[in-house]
Amino acid sequence: MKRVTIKDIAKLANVSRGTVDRVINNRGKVSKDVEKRILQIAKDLNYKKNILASRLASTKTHRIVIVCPDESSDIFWELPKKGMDKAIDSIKDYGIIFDSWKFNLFDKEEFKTQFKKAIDSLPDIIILAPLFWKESLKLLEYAKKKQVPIITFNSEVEHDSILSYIGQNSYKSGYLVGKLINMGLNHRDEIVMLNLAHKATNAPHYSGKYYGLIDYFKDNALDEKRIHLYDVKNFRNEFKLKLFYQNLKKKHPYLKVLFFTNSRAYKLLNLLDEDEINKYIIIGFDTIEPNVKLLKENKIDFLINQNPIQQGFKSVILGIDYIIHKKSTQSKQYLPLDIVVKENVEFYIDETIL
Amino acid sequence: MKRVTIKDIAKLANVSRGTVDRVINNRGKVSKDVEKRILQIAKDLNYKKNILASRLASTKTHRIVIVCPDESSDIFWELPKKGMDKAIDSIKDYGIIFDSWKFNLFDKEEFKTQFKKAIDSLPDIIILAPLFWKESLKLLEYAKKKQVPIITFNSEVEHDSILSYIGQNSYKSGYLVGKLINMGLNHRDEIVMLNLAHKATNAPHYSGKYYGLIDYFKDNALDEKRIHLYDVKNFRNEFKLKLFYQNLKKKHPYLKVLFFTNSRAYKLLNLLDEDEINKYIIIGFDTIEPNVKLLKENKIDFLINQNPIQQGFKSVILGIDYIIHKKSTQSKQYLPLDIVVKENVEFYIDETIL
DNA sequence: AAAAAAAATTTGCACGTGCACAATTATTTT
DNA sequence: AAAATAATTGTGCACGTGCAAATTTTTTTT
Repeated sequence: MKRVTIKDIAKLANVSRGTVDRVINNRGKVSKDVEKRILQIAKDLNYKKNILASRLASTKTHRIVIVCPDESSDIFWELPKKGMDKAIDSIKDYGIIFDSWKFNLFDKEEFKTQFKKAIDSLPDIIILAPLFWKESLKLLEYAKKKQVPIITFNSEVEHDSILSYIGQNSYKSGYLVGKLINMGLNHRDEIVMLNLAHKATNAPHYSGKYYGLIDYFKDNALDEKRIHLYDVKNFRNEFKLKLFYQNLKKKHPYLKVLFFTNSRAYKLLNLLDEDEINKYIIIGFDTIEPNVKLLKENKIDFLINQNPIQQGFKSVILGIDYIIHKKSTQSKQYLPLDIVVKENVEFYIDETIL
Repeated sequence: MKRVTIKDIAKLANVSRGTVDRVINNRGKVSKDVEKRILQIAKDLNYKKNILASRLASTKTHRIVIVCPDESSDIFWELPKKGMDKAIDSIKDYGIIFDSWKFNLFDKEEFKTQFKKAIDSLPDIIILAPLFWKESLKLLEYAKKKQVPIITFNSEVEHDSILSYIGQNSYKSGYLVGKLINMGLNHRDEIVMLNLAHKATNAPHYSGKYYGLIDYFKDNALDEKRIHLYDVKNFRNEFKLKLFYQNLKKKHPYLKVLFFTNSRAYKLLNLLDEDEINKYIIIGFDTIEPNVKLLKENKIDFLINQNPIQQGFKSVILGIDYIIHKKSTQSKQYLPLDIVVKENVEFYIDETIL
C-alpha cells in the first residue's frame, strides 16, 4: 500500500508535478478545468501531503511569538513555560522560530508594550496570555488590522482575531469548588472567597468563578448569602495581608471555608499558625510548589489543577498546527479541572508530557 | 543560526558525508581516529539529526504490533483504542506499520495465541496489555529469547524484556479511594469492595487496590476490619449477580460504601432501584459511558479516572520514540488518578488529546 | 497573420539523510 | 616489489515536496 504522492496525481491527470503542486497549495496560475480534474483525482486517491517532505523542502521560516508573563514575576508562570518548552523542543526540525516577549505580571504598561511589539513584528501567529482585559481588547483590534492571528491561553477574552482559547473554564471551576465545599459544610458556615490580585488584571477571570460558586449553591438549595467575596490588592505586603485577615475573622464569626481564587493561597496561609488553619476547609488553585507543600501538610484541603503545563503545551502545538496545516477553526478547549488532594498530588506535580 | 548538518561536519573533519553518516549511525567501517574526530566535532557543533530528512530518506519500514483486548469484548477497551488511534494518525508520515492482534478479554487461550503470534512475527516492538499474569510472564520470557522488546500498559507486570510501563498505580488508587470514602464515613459503616472479574485475569491488579485501601485506613486510624473484599466471578449473569447482592445486604447490615475495583460498576448498579442506590457511597473506575450516566444521575459518587485514553496514546508514542530515537530507558510512567465527580466529568469524557 | 503579452505548464534544483556501489588507500600475500 | 586482498572513504541517487526560472500554449494587440 504505497503512499499517494504528487507524482501519482500528476501522471493520472496528464500534467506535471508543478501544476499539481500549484493546485494543492492554491498558488493560482492554473486553468479552471485542470484544477478541477486534479482536485478530483487527489480526492479519489485520498492524497495526503507528506509533511516530512513538505517541511524539509520548504524555505519559508515561520515565526511564532509568545507573549506571557515572565516566570520570575510570578511562580505560577513556570508551569505553562514548561509545557511550551516541551512542545517547542518536540518540533525543532520543522523550522519554526520562536520568540518570547515577556512582561511583568503586575505591569500593565509593559504588557501593552510587549504585546504591541509582538504584533508589529508581524509573526505568523501570536500565543498570548491576555491578562489585562481592557488593554487586550484594544490591542486585539490592532492585531486584527495587522492580520496577525492569535491563540490565547489561561485567560478568556472574546475577540474575533482570536483563533483558539486553551484554558480553564472559570465558571465551571467555581461550580466545582461549590461541590467540594458542600462535602464538608454545616448549615451556618460562612464561605470567604479571596481574590489576591491587582485590580488591573483580567476581571472575568475570577468573577466567573464567583458566579459558578453562587450557582452551585442555588442549584443545591444552599444559602448563597453565606458566600463573601473579597478583593485583596495589597497581598504582596505581608503586614497588610495579615491585618486584612484579622479583620476578616472579626467580621465572620462562622467562617469555615477559605477559597482562594488563584494560585496565591500560600501567600496568606504561610503567615498563619497551624491550629488557625486547621479550623478551615481551604481550597486553592494550581499545584505550584508552595501550595503543594501546604497540601501535603494537610493545611490545604483541595487544590484545583487547571493543567497549566498542558495549557502551555497545547497552545504551542495548536500554533504549529495552524502554521503547518493552516487549520484555522475558531475553537475553545477547556482543559480538565482536576481535583487534587494529598493522596493524588504526586501525579500532578512534575507532569511528564508526551 | 543555521542548522548543523552532516555536510558541515564532513567539511570540518575533511571527510565525506558518507563517512560521517557511518559514524553517526554506527555502521562501522570507519577507522578509529576518524571516528573519534567526527564524534568530537558532532558534539562540539551540537549536531542533531534532522528527523524529517532521516525518516524521509529511510527505506526501512518499522513495525509495531499491538496486543490488547478487542474493544467489543469489553467497553472499557474502547478508550485506550481511541488514544492509540490518535497517536498512530499523528505519525502517518513516518513510515511505521501498525498491526493489531486482538483477543477476547475473557479468553486466556486466545491471549496466549495472539501474543505468541505477535512475538513470532518479530516486530520492532510490541505494545501489550498483559492481562493474564502468569501467561504473560511465560511469553515475556519467550519474547526475550526472540529479542522483541515490549511496552506494557494498563496492567503492571515485572519482567526485564519490558521497556516501559504506562498505566495506573493500583496501590495508590486504592489509597486514594480510602480518602474519598473517609470524607463521608461514620464510625460503624461497612465498606464492600467488589471485584467483578474472572479469576483468570491479572491478580496484582486489584489486590494492589485492596492493600492501598487497607493502608489508608491504617494510616488514618480507621478500623480496616470494616472492609470486605468479594470476588464476583459470575458478573455476566444478571440473575446470579442480583442474588449475590441480596446476600451481601443480609450479611452487612451497616453497608455504606460500594467500591468497585474496575470499570464494571454499572453492571450491578443498573440492576438496582434508585432508592436502593442512594443509601450508599459508590465509587468506581473509569469514565466509560454507562458509568458516566450513573454519575450524572447522582448514582455513582466518584469515579477514578485512570486516563485510559492517555494510556493508549502514550504507549504508542513511546513505541515510536523507541523506534525513531532508539531510546531504550526502562521506565514506568504512572498516569494521574483523577477524581471525577458529576461537576467535572465533562472534562474526562471525550478527551481531545493533542 | 505576425508580434507582443499574458496565461498556463514544465523542468530542475534544493532540503538533509540513507544507502548501495564505486573508488581509493592500506595491508597482506606471493 | 608487484599482486591480491582488506579496510576505508567518496559519490550519486532516492525520498516527496517547494519554488522559481524556463518553456510552451493561449489570448490579445497591432
